[in-house]
Amino acid sequence: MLVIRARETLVATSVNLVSGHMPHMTADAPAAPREPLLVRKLYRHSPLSHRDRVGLTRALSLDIRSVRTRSTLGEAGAAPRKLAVMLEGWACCYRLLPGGRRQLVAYYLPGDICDLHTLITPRPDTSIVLLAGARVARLSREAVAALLRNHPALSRALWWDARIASSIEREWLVNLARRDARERVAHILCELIARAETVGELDGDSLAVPLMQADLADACGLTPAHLNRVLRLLREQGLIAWRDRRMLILDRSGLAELAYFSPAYLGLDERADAQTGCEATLFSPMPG
Amino acid sequence: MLVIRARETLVATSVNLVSGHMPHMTADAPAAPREPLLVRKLYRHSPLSHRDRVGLTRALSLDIRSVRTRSTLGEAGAAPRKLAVMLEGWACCYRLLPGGRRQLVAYYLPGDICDLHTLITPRPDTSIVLLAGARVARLSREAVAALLRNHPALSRALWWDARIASSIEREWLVNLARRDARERVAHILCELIARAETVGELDGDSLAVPLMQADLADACGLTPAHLNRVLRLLREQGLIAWRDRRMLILDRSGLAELAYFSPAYLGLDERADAQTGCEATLFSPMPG
DNA sequence: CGATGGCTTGAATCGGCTCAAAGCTTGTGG
DNA sequence: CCACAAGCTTTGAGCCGATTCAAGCCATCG
Repeated sequence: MLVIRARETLVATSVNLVSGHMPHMTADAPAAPREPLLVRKLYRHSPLSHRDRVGLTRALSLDIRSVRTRSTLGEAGAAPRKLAVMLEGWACCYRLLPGGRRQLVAYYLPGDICDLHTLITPRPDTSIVLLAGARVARLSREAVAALLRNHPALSRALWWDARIASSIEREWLVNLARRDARERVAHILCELIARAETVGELDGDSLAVPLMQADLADACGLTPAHLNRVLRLLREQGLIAWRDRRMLILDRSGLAELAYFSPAYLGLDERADAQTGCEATLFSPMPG
Repeated sequence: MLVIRARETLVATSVNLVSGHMPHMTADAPAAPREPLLVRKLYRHSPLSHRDRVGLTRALSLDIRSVRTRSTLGEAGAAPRKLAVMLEGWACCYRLLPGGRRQLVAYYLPGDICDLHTLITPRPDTSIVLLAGARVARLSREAVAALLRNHPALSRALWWDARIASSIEREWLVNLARRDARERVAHILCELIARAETVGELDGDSLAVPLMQADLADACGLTPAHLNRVLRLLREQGLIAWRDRRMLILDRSGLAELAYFSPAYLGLDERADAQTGCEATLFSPMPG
């Protein structure tokens, strides 16, 4: 059974990830002015020296934009974009199809890189839009190239990040193809809860969700009307509730059980060097 | 409109990719004993020296297995796998869900790497199975690490390959979520045709498809019964036909039009260094 | 020759869609 | 401070596409 049994499992995860005990983050590194969430995330999963972290932090501080809700970070069909990194707020990435159909392919939360592959894509066919007033750091390709040159360890960290992003997209694929509406919605909600938790956005049992129902529907491959009915079901089953723009998580394990949600694919507790013997050198650019 | 207008478009592509005119593949490199399709594909899209190609070719020749149909290349939940590279035959990668549901997430054709990310995944949740008697080259993690150490240019080539694989999976996601059964099936068929063409598996207007209908159904997120009905529709519309185990492509542009198929996401005519100025050094491991 | 496994088809059912109208909020201007 | 508008949410009725389950068909192989 892939089902998580009880709330404690996830809470334990969160304690480990959010509130401190990072295995190799000892007192030696008080870090730069304020380490962006991305830096902390990468460091948590992949070995980076203090110098690497400072370098990345600096690079991320050069071009920061506070952007308003519903503004765009990149249009389909345009030239290759700068790389965007979420500092605050949520965003999503979507494809438009003929007939006005829209499908989200990813949500981006603070600390996420917006579609790393976009950097080497000649003409992206996706658009990225901000879902709530957000702050974003942007990196030009030149900046990324320089970073990788000066901080080879970042290459492996980015491979790790790309793998997790890819793994999430694969989960969505399976979710869309083989689960019914209720499972689908519950699954996405579980994922958002877990991801929000690791970046400290979960406030007790409630979460500010800056999505319209249409945004959720387009992620779940449903019509807004049907998504609304599904949400009502989940409400009536006592799994969730809504107040203001917040989702109240009444029965997290029930939600996970309904969706067959298992957070392994999010890679929350992975350590890049611990898991596999040779990986440490795998995509490391420098010989040795 | 994303629709391709006429057959000529695709045929032109194929001439460029298959039968020779590779921009930087001049007479200087007669290549090793027999360059595997993977090497040719990477070289076509990403600059590799003669030495790089020979090195990769050698590495791919060390552990070759001829495996019989329906045998497995890796089970879900097992330890991280060796990296498998398709030499001949087709394979697929799938997820199993509770209730006996199965969903394919990728087809692998000759020249494809089977789930590159699997190499750094602690416990893959997917299984890979061969669809037709196939030959596969396997690389241990150590072998990959050594390759990357000795041939830094491979790192960029693999980034490219991972991006395309990821782009295909994204297309599947959208396909499953937002197209109806007919479009979905037509789309996957178009993709298989295009990919088979670039590796020389397309014989005029027919293609040997080593799939059972259940394999197609599980890729399209349909039941075998309904997939069967959809195939009949496509047959009745004069788009395709079947003889022996071969698909006859009667109206390729009609099929593409029905599916809104645009092959851009396959990256067939991309050149890694041509498209974007700085990419040449982007993920290149060596300084400079 | 029968057995097996995949293909094909039918009838009934159900989940999710479409379209439309009615509630709610939120923000804006009088 | 109220009134109105715009946009999001909620709900209903009817429909359609895909599923389920079952049976019959057709190749292939022992």
